[in-house]
Amino acid sequence: METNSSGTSTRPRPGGRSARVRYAVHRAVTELLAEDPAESLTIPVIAARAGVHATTVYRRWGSVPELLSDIATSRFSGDVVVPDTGSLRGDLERWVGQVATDLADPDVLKLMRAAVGTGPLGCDACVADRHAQLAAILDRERSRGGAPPEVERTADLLLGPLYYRAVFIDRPAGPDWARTLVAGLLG
Amino acid sequence: METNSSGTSTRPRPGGRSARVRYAVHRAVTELLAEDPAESLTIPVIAARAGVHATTVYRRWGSVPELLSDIATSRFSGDVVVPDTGSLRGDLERWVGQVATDLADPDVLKLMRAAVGTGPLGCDACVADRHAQLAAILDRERSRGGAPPEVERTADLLLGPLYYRAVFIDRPAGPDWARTLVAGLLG
DNA sequence: TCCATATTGCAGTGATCGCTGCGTTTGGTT
DNA sequence: AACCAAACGCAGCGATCACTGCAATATGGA
Repeated sequence: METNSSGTSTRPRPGGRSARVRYAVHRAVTELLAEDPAESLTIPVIAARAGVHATTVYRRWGSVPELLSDIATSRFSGDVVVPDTGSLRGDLERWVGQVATDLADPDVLKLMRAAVGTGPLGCDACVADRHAQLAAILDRERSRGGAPPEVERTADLLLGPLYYRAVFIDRPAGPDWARTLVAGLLG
Repeated sequence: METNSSGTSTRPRPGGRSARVRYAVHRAVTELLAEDPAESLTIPVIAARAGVHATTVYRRWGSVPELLSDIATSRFSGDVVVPDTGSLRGDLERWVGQVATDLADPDVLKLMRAAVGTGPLGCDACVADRHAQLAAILDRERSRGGAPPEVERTADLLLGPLYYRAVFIDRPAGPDWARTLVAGLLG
């Protein structure tokens, strides 16, 4: 689909240097967020920390909100493996435990709060992949012949308490406590 | 204990004009947040909208995060009346419904996301009074002779899904749906 | 009414931000 | 190896920001 039909096209170039710059900028934002959360996260500061010129950041990302959304998307993708324990309850318990462990990292919390502050796009970047994983788990149960609850309801009752505790109460839940949420969902 | 023991003291002056300025600034921030969420919410812009000089805002609040925390605190205090229906279930159902209705306002969501983005203080400002209300409801049940669940657990299972849906999914729950959460808590 | 002072308005300064041409370097193709 | 376009570095511009003395005004009590 991305292959150009015309002779002259804009070929993206995900090669060596671009990837290096991208990683350096992501790392710089994470570090700055971890050091001083209340600091004014601005593009010149980010670029200086990353050892990259600010122009590059302006051209590739445009603004801090878009940059944060990009970071959140890549940070919250592929960090949790969808388990396959043979039963829906086992899958959900293990998965919720992983999510809780991930949420216990203070740096993750800071990134998430910053992303939320940029608006709906940043919020969606934090949970989009989680919902995809949940859908995969529920689909597998459905292929087993089971009748799992809806994705929305499952996310509300599992992810809701987890994210609420982490973001608003600033006291992330432990993996074992998180597993008890599954009992509340499946009865 | 704010009463001065010495003759010369710094008496706060919450009188007419100060209150007017405070209200104007709060209103200005709310308006700006509602108009363009991605806009750079800066103090000169806020002051201009409020018809107040920027110096005043710098002196009274110091920074945008502190201002947002103050606004969130006053916005999320006293907007919900703690009900007394005679039973714990009734109290919780009515209260959760009120919270859900409040969360359905898009402007409230924008304020909350902005406050979250400023760090733990802003987050706490959004939920502190909610927890106080919840504690009052549970205390009343305890005075009736009942054995209600803990405040923390109640907040996790009721406020968690509500806030998660509103903030992250951008699809606030209806009051009637919110009431079903009480069934999941009390069994 | 009148006074002490808390609070606001005003003008100005250094610093930083966001952004834009232009030349250089790198990556992928032929 | 040679070529071309994409991505990056560089220098500089206008605009805005955060902040600070000093003067003026409003507020609450005597």
